[in-house]
Amino acid sequence: MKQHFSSVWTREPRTAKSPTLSRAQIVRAALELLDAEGLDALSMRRLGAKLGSGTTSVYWHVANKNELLELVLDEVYGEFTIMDVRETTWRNAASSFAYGIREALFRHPWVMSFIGTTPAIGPNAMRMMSRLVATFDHAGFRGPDQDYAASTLMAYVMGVTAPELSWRTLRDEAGLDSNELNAAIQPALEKAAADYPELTARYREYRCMDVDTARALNFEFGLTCILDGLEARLNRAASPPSSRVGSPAEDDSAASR
Amino acid sequence: MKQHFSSVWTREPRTAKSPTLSRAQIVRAALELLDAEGLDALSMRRLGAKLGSGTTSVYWHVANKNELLELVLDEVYGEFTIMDVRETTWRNAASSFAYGIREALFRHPWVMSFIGTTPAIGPNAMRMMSRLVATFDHAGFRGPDQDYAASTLMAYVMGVTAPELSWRTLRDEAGLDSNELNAAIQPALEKAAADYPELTARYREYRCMDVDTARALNFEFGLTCILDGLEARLNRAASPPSSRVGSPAEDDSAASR
DNA sequence: GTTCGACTCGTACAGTGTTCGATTCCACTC
DNA sequence: GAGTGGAATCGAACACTGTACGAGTCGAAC
Repeated sequence: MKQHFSSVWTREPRTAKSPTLSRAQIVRAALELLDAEGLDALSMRRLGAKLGSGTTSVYWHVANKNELLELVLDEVYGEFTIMDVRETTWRNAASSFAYGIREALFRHPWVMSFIGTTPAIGPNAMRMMSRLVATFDHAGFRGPDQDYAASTLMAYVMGVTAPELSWRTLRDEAGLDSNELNAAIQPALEKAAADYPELTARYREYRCMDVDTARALNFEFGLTCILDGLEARLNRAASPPSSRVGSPAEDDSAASR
Repeated sequence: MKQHFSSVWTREPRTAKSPTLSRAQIVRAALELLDAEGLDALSMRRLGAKLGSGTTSVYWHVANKNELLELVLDEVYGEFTIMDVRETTWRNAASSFAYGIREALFRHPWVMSFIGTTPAIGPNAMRMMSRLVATFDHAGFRGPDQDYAASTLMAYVMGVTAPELSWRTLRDEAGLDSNELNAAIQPALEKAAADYPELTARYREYRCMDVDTARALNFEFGLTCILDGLEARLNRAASPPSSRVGSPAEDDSAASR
C-alpha cells in the first residue's frame, strides 16, 4: 500500500552521529526568527545564515520547509499548559487554559497562519489534547462529548484570538499604539460602514473606549458563554436519563473509563 | 500626517474609461483559480494568463497581490448570508448563519489562511457584521454585548471549521475519502499518542465511527453550547438589575437604541 | 492633427524553495 | 597507520515568485 500521508511525525529522525547541526537547534533558530520578524522573515537562506551553516545543510535534518514548520508549530503547542484538573474546578482549568493559549499566541503571532492548514499531530499537541480531554472527563463529560467539549473550547480561543493577532500585527508594523491605529483606521471604517448608519453610530460610540480592554472584555464574554453552555449540557445530562443520540457510551463498562 | 494604514478599501478605485480589464473580472478569475487549485496556484502570472492579458496588467487595477486577496476575501464574506431575524428566532438565525459559513468555507478552503491575517473591513464583511449585530440586538443584547455575542459566534465557527478544512485539504490532495485517510493516518496517530494510553484507546474506539458525521456532531455540539451560553446570559441580564462590570450602557438613553 | 491620460505589457531584478552532485569529516575495520 | 563507508555539509543551478519601471498602444477631447 502506498503511503498517502506524510508528515514529520511519520518519518524516523536521522540518527545523529556527530551533529554540528541538530533538529532542536534548527527549530529553535527558526522559532526565534519567526518571533522576531514574522512569517516572511523565515527563508531557508536566512535560517542557514543564522545557524552559521550553509543554506542547504538544513535539508539533511528536515525534508522541507513544511516539515520544519510542523516542528516549530508543535513547539508552540508545547507552550499551551493546562493545570491539573484535580487541583481546581474544571471551569478554572479550562479558563486558565484559554487565557494561556491567548498569551502564547500573542508571543507567536505567526502560528495563526498554520492552524487550519497544518494538522496538529505532534507530540506536544497530543499531550495537550490528552490533558484537555482529561479535564472534561473529570468535569463529567462522557464518550465523544469529551472531545467535542475540548474542540469547542479550542475552536473558540483560536477563533477570537485570530482577529486580535491580525490587529496587533498591523499595529506593530505601523509602529503605532492601539488607540493611534484605531484613529488611523477610523476613516476607512466609516467609509466602509457608510451604508449602515447604525454601524457608524456604534463605532463613534466606541471610539472613546480603549481598544485593548474592549478586546479583553470580548474574550472574557465569549469564554464564559462557552463554559456556561458546557455546564448547562452537563447538568442537562445529569438529571434526566437522556435519550441522547450519538453517545454510545451510556452502558456500564465504557462509561467508567 | 502620514498614512500609516493602507488597504484596498482606503484607496479610490481607478476610474474605468475603457476597461478591457476590470476589477470585478480580475477578482472573479482569482477566485476561480483559488477555488479550483488552492492558494499556491494563484500567482500573478497564472492570473494574467487566465485573463488572457499580460502578467503585469493586473497591477494597474490592483496595487499588489495583498490587495487582490483582500478583495477576494471580501467576495467570500459576501457569501455569508443571514436570515432576517424578524422572520425567525434569533437562535435559528444564528444557527443557520453558522452552518452557512461552514459551507461557504468548504467551498473556499483557502480563506482560512487569511482570516486572522487580514482584517475584514470590506463592504461585504461590513454588511454581514451589521446584520449579525442586528440579530443579537433583536435577541435582546444591549451595548457592546451585541458585538461580543457576534464575535463569539464568528470565532467559534471559524475555529471549528479550520481543522475541518485542513483535514479536507489533506484528504483531497491525497485523493482518498475520509475514512481511507483516517486509516492512513492511524499509524502516525498511534505513534504520536504512544505515551498516552487513554488517547490510544479512545482512537481505537472511534475508528469505526464515520469521520465526517463525527465532525458534524462536533460542530453541532459546540454551536448549541454557545447558543445556550448566550441565552443564559440573556436570561441572567433580564431578571436581576445586575451589578455587572464593564457594561456602561445600563442607563436610559444608551440602552434603548 | 496633436496631446493627454488611461491602460497594457515585456523586461528585469531580487528573492524564494528545492535538487543534485561534489566535498568534507569522522568512526570504524584491517 | 591506511583505507573505507556513510553521515553531514554545502555551492551551484533551476524553476519559480512578486513587483518596479518604462516603453508602448489606444481613444477621446481640443
